Amino acid sequence: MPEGHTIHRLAQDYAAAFAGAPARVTSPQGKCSDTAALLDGTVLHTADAHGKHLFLGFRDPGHTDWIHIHLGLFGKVTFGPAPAPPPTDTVRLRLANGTTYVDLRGPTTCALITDAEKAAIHARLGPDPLRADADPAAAYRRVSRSRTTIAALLMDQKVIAGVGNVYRAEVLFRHGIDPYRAGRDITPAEWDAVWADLVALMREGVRNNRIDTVRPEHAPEAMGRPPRVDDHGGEVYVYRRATRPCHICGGEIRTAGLAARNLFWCPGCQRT
DNA sequence: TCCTTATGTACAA
DNA sequence: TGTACCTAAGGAC
Repeated sequence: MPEGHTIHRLAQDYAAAFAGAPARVTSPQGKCSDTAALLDGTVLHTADAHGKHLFLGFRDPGHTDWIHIHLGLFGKVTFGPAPAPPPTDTVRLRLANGTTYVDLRGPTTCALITDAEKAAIHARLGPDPLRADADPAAAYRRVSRSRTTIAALLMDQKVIAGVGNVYRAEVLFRHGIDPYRAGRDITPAEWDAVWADLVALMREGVRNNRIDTVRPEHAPEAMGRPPRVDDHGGEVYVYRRATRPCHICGGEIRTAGLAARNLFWCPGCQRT
């Protein structure tokens, strides 16, 4: 399930498995049949990611046909070895070659777009901590001029691309920042630290294909607690830990709705 | 078997 | 602010 690290990892994995040789492209579910028919038998030459948007580039550099994929909340991608099993009726898009197949289910978006349309998507997204071209100062310009809470700003893909509900909660905890503080009250030093932390955390997320945010000194073993992995597969401080004790201060983790999502934080540790 | 929930976003009112 | 959209897993019965 997708925050930016998932999408960047998928770009790597699609390219590793399919770049350079023709692939069978099908849409068993039918909702992507036109795209599949057009690209079937063509060659994937590159894959790109910006925030939570994935782009698969077919045909020639210069006039690429891109498949634009956004997983939304429910989308999933599964890779497996050839031969591909018969697809279930929810498979929106399948790529297959002699060694690997990959199935896409439940995406919000799976559409064929041009270079110009792809450029327009990049233009409306904020800097992505996982991209080499990212400019954290551009994000800070928006944050520092906004009365909106930092919790909402971190989820705004126009401000910063790729952060989702888990990284938002965890990075604010790691920096002791109250999620309800206004963006304009975040200092340059705080933003620099948050950005650098996101770069490191999300890179590790790409490597491990999961979100881990707990520092080594707070790991269960180091704290004398039993080993544990949180429900969603990673080690975290506050995400989905409402009413349970904070690993650091022992106080109760709180949750509240903010912009239609569940926010999690520790009032004891996040005082400023 | 039904109900809830989920790492997301867009659009209507 | 609310609702629609897409899927699957887990828990309550």
